[in-house]
Amino acid sequence: MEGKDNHELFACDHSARMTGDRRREVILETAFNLFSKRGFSGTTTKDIARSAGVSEATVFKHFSTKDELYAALLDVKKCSEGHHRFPWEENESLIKAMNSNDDYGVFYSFAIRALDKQQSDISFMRMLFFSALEEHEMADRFYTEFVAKIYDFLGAYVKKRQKDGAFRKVAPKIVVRAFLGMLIHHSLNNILWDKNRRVLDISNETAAKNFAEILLRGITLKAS
Amino acid sequence: MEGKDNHELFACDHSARMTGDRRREVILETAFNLFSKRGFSGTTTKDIARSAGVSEATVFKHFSTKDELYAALLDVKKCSEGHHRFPWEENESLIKAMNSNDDYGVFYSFAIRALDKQQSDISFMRMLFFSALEEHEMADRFYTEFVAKIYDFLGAYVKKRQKDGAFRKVAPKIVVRAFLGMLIHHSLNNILWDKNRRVLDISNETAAKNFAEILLRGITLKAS
DNA sequence: ATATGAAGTAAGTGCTTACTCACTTTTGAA
DNA sequence: TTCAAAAGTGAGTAAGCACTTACTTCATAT
Repeated sequence: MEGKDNHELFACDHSARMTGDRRREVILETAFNLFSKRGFSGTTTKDIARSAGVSEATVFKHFSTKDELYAALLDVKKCSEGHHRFPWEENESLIKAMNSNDDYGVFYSFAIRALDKQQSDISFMRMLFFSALEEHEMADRFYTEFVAKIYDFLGAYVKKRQKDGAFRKVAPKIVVRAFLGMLIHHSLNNILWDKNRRVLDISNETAAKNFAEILLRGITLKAS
Repeated sequence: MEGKDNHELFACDHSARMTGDRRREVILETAFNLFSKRGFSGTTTKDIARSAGVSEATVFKHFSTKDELYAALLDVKKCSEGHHRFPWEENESLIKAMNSNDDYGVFYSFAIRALDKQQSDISFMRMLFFSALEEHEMADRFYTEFVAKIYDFLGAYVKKRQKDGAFRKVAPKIVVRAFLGMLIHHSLNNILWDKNRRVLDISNETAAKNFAEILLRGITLKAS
């Protein structure tokens, strides 16, 4: 027993026939795992079929081409897995910190939420990078619909606090880029290069705390 | 006679017969461009041959397998293109700044050198990411032989300045990760997602200046 | 001049790829 | 119970893949 095949994870009887929609989901989830591991051109439809526990013909009954399967995957992953949710939605401590001008709270809450999410969805991160390198449209759409909004949101907060006289004058987008850089680069290190944490082994809490502190001290106007 | 002379002047005349070594170089360079654009499995040996202006058989006369070609590529790129040179070698302003404890100079010089290099060698950056995702050994080797050394080098400077009482107590490696995060993430944005600089359009000088300032203020102990 | 060996290739090889088709099995509403 | 529609597949196909073979072309040392 390989036990690795995806269909077994879904508590489904091999012999049982599924509804079309259910089978579709299983194939999509299986394909997602493979694409995120090996990229688009590194994954074959035969692999997908085998891992999903169906024949290749069944895969093509649900998705007329490999490209269509990939596209459907991007839609599902973008809409269904909480990635359309912005890091400030359902993040009460962030909202609360913002309303009370608790700058550290803002950056810490944002950071810990982002790091946790990235760590819990390594496949999605890998897929994002693969699609960016392979120049699939997903990368563009994700960037304009999701990342760009984060720049607006955090940037607006920075601008507000600059008006309050709390932050010094730095282009807000540069501040956001610096902060996202710390967070995303740290996750990327953990996912791609330093998997066994030889260079740096810290918890997400420690990372969030230190990054938030560095950024905050980096942009606050010290009252003297 | 005169016509023959012209042929010899153009090193890239595909119809002319080359020495084995020269042809090898041409094939390697061509393969590098294609692999960096489409990844390993997305590039065919036929493509490489066509782009290099030779037959597929010639490619296999020089490299017995596609994998061997890829491996040779990694060696060449690692050794010949200055990537084995660390950002502090041949960077006088960085060394000078370090010796005179000019903290801003240190981080600014490091940053501008890194950003310029990354921008001038987009193909190498793409290749690095492809090989990390595809889990080729290059990623590992590059990280342990190059990146880890940067952590040691910059980390040592931070530690020294902490002992001097100039920097506050933060784990030096976290400081390095934060700074490299800003730099690499910024380059990555420019290369992969925000190619036409819609979200943020700044010069390398501006980026280096702002990132260095943010980091430095983030870790200095303000004398009061 | 000519022999030698390296540079270079046309035309394959067998295998893999994405995708199709003719067909069987199962489901559920009437 | 009946049966149309849906789920599912074995056995393909043509094109594409990495790689090979048997051969030609050409520079150069003798």
